[in-house]
Amino acid sequence: MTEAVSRPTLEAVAALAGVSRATVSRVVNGGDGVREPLAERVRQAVAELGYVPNRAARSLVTRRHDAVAVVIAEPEARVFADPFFALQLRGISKELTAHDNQLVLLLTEGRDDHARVARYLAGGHVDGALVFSLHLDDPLPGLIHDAGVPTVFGGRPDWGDDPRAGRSAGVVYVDCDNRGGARAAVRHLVDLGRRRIAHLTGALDQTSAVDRLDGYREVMADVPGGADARLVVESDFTPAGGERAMRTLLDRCPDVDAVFAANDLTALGALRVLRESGRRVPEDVAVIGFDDMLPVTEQTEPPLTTVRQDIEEMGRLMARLLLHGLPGGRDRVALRADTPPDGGVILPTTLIRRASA
Amino acid sequence: MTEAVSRPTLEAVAALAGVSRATVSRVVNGGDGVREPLAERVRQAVAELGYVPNRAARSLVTRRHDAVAVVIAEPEARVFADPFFALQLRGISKELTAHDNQLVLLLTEGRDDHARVARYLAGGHVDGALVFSLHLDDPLPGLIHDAGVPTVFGGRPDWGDDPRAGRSAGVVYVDCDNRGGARAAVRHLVDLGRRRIAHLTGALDQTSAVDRLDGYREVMADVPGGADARLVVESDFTPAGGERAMRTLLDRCPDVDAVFAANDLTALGALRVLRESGRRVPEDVAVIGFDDMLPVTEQTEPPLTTVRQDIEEMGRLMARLLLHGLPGGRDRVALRADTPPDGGVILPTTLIRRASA
DNA sequence: TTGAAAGCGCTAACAT
DNA sequence: ATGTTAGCGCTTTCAA
Repeated sequence: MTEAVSRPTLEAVAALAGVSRATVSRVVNGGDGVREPLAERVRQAVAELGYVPNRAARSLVTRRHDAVAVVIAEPEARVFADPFFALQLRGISKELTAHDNQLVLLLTEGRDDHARVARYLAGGHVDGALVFSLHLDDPLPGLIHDAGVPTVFGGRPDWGDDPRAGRSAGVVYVDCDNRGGARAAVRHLVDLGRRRIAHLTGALDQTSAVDRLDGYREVMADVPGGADARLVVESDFTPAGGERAMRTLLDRCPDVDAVFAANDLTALGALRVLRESGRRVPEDVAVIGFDDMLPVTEQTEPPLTTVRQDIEEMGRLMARLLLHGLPGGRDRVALRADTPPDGGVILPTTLIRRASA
Repeated sequence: MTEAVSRPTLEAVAALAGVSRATVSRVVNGGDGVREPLAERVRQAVAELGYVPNRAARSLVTRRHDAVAVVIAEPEARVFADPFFALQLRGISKELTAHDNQLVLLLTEGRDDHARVARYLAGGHVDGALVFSLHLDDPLPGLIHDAGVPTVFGGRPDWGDDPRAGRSAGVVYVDCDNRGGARAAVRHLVDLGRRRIAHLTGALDQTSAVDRLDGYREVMADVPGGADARLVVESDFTPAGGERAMRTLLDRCPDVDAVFAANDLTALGALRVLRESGRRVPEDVAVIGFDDMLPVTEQTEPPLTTVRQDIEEMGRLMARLLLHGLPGGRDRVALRADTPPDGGVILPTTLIRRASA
C-alpha cells in the first residue's frame, strides 16, 4: 500500500518538549504523575507534531489491542438486512468508539468460515468478541468458547445439549425480555376482553421466537379455552410470512379476535391480510407486534400497538459488558437490567399502546 | 481484559524446529528461499504449537496493518438497514478475508464523527479505506482525501465544487452503470410501444438517483412528447415513497402507460397503488424497477422486470482495487469493467425481463 | 540457503 | 516526579 509519510514518534515529541520518552508516554496515557507545567509542554508538542500513538507498538508491549471483533453469522442475506442488526451495530460502534476501541467485523457463512473465525479469535488479535448467533444448534458459540476469548453474545444463545452451557462456562449474553414482553402483550389483549388470541410465531430456530412463544403460552394457559393449538401459527419474522400465517389462521380459526405477532414485520403482513378479508382492526381483531420499529409501527394503518425493546441499547450494553464487566475487565459496570441465573443480562421491554390494540 | 494464555512465538517454533527465527519467518511468509525438508520441519512445528503470528509485532516492522477501514456514513438508520449495504459488505468481507485483511468498521453520524474518522484514518491504523458516502455535499470524501489514505469510494462520490475532484486527485470509485441501466429500462419500455413513460426518482441527494434520472431523460428526449416534466416524480427509494409518488403521478398523468422506478422498493410501492387504482400490470401500465433484489422482485405480483446490478461484486471489486489496484498496491488487477475518465470503475447492468414489463 | 543481529515505537520497571 | 533502560515479537539487512 502507499507509503504513508512516517508519522512522528514519541521520540520526536520528547525531543521537541525537551523531556524523556517516558514522560511523553505518561502524558499521552492519562498524565498521572506528571507535574502540570511539564504536562502542558508535552501536550503542546503533541499537538504541534500531530502525534498519534502507534497502536502496533503499544499492543506489542501492553498485550492489549483495543479492538473487539463483532461476529455475525449470516446464513441468509436477510439476517443482515434486518434493521435489527443495523441498530445493534450502531450501539456497539458508539460504545467502542467512546472507549477508543476498534470494531473488527467478521461476517460468516457456513462451516468453513466458522473454523476461520475460531482461528482468528484464538489467534489473539482482539481483546474480545461480540457474537450474534441467531440459530439453534449453531456450532459457533461452542467454537468461540473453546477459543478462550472473552465473549458477549447478542441474544440468548442456544447451547443445545452442550454441557458447557450457562454461567458455569462463564457465558454472558444480552437479550431483551422476550418472554416478559410477550406476556405483557397477551395480557393486554386479555384485558381488552379478547379470548380467541392467536400468535404468529417468529422463526422458531431462533431463541427470541421461542421465548416469545413461551410467554404467549404462559398467559394463555390461564385463559379459558386459550390452550387451543390452532391459534398458534408458525411464521418467520417477515411480512410475507406474516401474510401467509394470517391466511392460515383465518382459515383455521375465523373467530379469532386478537393477534399477537412475533414482530412488527409479521404484524404488517397480518394487517394487510386482515384488511383484505374485510376485518376491522382493532374492532374485529386486535393486533400487537414486537420490536417497535418506528418506520413500521407508526406508518401502519392503524398505527401498531407493540412491545418496544431498545435495540441500540442492547448493542451498547454488549460492548460495555465486554469492556468493563467481564472477569479481568477494567471494572464492573452498574446495570439497570435483570440478571437471570444463566449468565445473561435481560433488558426490559415496554408495551407501546397505539391504535391497533 | 482476560489474560490470554501467552501464544507461542517465532522463537518457540524456531527452537522446536531446530532453526533460526529468520527461517521460520521466511516459511511463515511464503517460504521463498528455504529448502524443502527444512521448510517442512518448520511447518510441522508451527502446526504442533498452533503458532499464529503476532500482527502487532509484524506491523511494527512492516509498517503495514493488513487492515482496511470501511466507513459508512449513516445519517439515517435506514441507510444501513438497506440490503444494499449488507450485500456490499459481504463482498468486501469475502475479498478482505481471502487476503487475510481485517475489516475495521467505522460508522458515522454527523459532523463530530467526521472529524473522528478523518483523524483515525490519518492516524495510519489501516492500510486503506472503503468509503460509502451517499449524499451530495458530504464533507467526508474531502476530509478523507486530505487524510492521505488510499481510498476507494462505493458509488460515485459527489465532489460538488471541490476542485480536488476526479482522477487528478487520484480518486477511485466503484459504481454500477446507473445511467446505462436506466437507459436500457426506458428503451425497453419504448420498444414495448409505451409512450407515456414516467420515472419515480430515488432520493436525489444521492448520485445513483441523479444518474438514473439522467439515463431516463436521455432516452425520453427522443420520444415524441417524452419531455413532459410531469412524468417525473421525486421519491426516495422506499416503498412508502413509491406509493406516494405513484399517487401523485396518477393524479397528474392518468394516461401514464409505463413506470420506471428508481429501485425495486419504489416499484413495490407503485405496484400496490396501481393495483389499488384498478390498473392492470403490465397491460395498462408496465413497471420496471432497479437493483433486482430477489426477495422483492420475485415476490411481487406480477414478478418485477428490473435492472440487475451485482452488488456483492461491487463490494468485492472495491476491496480488490484497494488491495491490488492502487498506486503502491502489490500489483494491478485486471478488470472486466468500464473505466470512465473520472477515476471510477463502472460495473455493467443487465435488464431482467419478468412479467411486469 | 541459513543464521545473527539490529531495530520498528512503545510501555513499564527500575533508578534517580 | 522524571529519566534510563530493557524488552514486546517480528522482519530484514548483512554475513557466513
